Parts: sequence; structure tokens; C-alpha cells
Amino acid sequence: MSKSDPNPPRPAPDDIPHVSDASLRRLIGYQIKRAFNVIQADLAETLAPHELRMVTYTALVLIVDNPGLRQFQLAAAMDIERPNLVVIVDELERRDLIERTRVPTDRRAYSLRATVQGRRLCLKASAAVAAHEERVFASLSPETRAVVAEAMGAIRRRPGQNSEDE
Amino acid sequence: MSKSDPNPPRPAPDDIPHVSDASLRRLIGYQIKRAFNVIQADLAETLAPHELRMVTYTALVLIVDNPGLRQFQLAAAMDIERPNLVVIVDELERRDLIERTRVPTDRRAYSLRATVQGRRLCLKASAAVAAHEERVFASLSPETRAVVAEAMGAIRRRPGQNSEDE
DNA sequence: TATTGTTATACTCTATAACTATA
DNA sequence: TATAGTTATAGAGTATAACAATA
Repeated sequence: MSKSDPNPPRPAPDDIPHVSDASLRRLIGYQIKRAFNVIQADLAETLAPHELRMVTYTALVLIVDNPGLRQFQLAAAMDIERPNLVVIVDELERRDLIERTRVPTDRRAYSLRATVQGRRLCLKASAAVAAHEERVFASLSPETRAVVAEAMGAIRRRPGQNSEDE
Repeated sequence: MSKSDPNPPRPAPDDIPHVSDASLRRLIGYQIKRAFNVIQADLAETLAPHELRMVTYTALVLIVDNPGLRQFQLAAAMDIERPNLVVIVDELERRDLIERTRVPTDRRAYSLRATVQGRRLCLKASAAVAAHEERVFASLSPETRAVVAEAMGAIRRRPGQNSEDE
């Protein structure tokens, strides 16, 4: 990173051994990014047999856990824009995993609920996700996992920036 | 997540207080994802004044630190496909931050080197990134940061899956 | 025949503007 | 006027197939 040497003494273009990312490795954000890529890939493989992606799984869990919530609430909880949620909800509804019903007191809004099928798939997928977590974090002690979880929460609600979530 | 109750006793569609993501919060991967989103957003803001994105910054650092490396090596180090790297290298070259020179011994390959301007921008951007890290991880003690960094490394090189990097 | 860099292409995820129907 | 959901669209990021030049 700090290479002010005007003529570096190893321009040998033939025997490049392997690329050093030592500068980047000192960044915690870089370490988290690399780890997250691994987690993401394994989670995608875990959910694929259930024909779920990360976003559809997240949406399904939130609908199962919060029956009757509105789409704008789900979008806020997932931290995505409303237009992007529409296709996700469409997909879950098309597969009869959730139901959209008009709210009588506010006919603009939709009330989202999981169907029996949706709850069943959520249970199965969640079991697979639990196994995935056990697999991916196998080498971390319970104490380390607790420290990591606490640290991630602290990053989210750091003082300087916006509040971002409760 | 485990809601086998056939008729949940609070379908009141009016006074939904706030959405609970308690099931998801128990997942370490979910905690990491949320934290990473915050980090990513702050890093993007940090790099924007230097007209760098995360990928272009990463590529620039690796080229500065490994003068003479080939594109396929850079792609492997960044864990992206060669076609996607082409436009990144194009952009850095167009801005005179790096140089592409043919390798005499293998005229298929390009040798990548940072220019003086490239090294200068890399230094400035890296200082900004260091400040960004200090800002984002301000609430974490040095011990906690070490535990997190070590844990992220352990996730990457877990036993079950492929090796993925050195 | 295999490899480096390239082009073209496509798919996902995300973000914004503008529309409709309700409030 | 403002809000919930929607449509259309556009931009990143990422993945594969196929090509030209070279090994």
C-alpha cells in the first residue's frame, strides 16, 4: 500500500509467485466481506433444494412470524425498496406459500399471511438453515459466536451515523 | 419460525406494532449480513470522493502491492471472473492509474503496474479507508476486533468445503 | 489442445420515477 | 395532499459461452 519507491527492485515479470493481499487483509471490513461471500454461497446452496433464495426465505420467515403485516412494513424490515418487494411477494403468493388479503380498514393495503404450505416450507427451510449455520460456524466456539454476534450488532447501531433500525 | 398454532390470537390488522425479526436475529449469518450492509454503504461513501468503487479500489491496491501481476491473477485474487475484470482494468487504465504492458515471454498476457498517479490515489484512498474502519468499528475494542478478524478467517477456511484461498 | 484477454449476453439485486387507488 | 402497492426502467455486480491471439 505504501510503495513510494520510484523503481521497485522486483519487476521480474516471469516468476510471480502468488498475489499478496496483505494490505487488504488488515481491513476488518475486507475480512467480513470474504467471510460473508462464503456464508452467502453456502446459504444459497442450502436454500436451493427448497426453491428459495435468501430474499424469499427472509420474507417468508418474517411473514410467518408476523402474520398480518403489510407490504411496506415487510419492505422496511428487510431494508429493501417497495418496488423490489412486489416481485418477491408475487412469487411467494404464486407458489401458495402466502396470501394477500385486502385490509378492510385501509383498502390500499395488503395484509400478508403464510399459508399452511408456507409455514411447512418455512419450518423445513429453517431446519436446513440451522444446519447450514452449524456447518459454516463449526470452528467457532459458542463464546466466539456470541462475541461476533454482539460485535455485528454494535456495528449496526454505531453512534455517528443514522439509527437505521431499532 | 416455529408457529404451529393453527389460529394465532392476534390477527388484529390495525395495530401492528412493529415487525419482529427475532427468528432471523438468532442467525449469525443474518447478523453478519446486516452489519456488512452498513459497512458497505459507509465504504462506498468513503471511496466516492476519490471516484473509486469497492472493486476498483481493491484492484488498485492489489496492483500497487503486486507490480507486474497478470489479469488472470488479479481476477483470481479478487475472486471474480476474468470477463468482469476487463472493464475494471479498462477503467483504471483510462484514468491513467495503471498501465497494461505486454509480457515479452508470453505475448498473450498483460502485465499490470500502477502509475505514479495510481500509487498516489491509492495512498489517499487507503487513508480514507483507514478512517472509515476506525469510524465504523469505533465501538469495538481491539480485542473484539481481533476475535472478529480471526473468526472471519476461520469461516473462510472451514474444513468441510473447498479450500477457496491459500 | 490449452490459455489470456476479450466480447456479447444474461440474470440477480438494487434504486428511482411515475402511475392507480385509496385515504 | 399523502400513502400503499404497482409498473417500468436503469444501474451495478456477477456468471457463462464463444472468439482471436498466442502458447
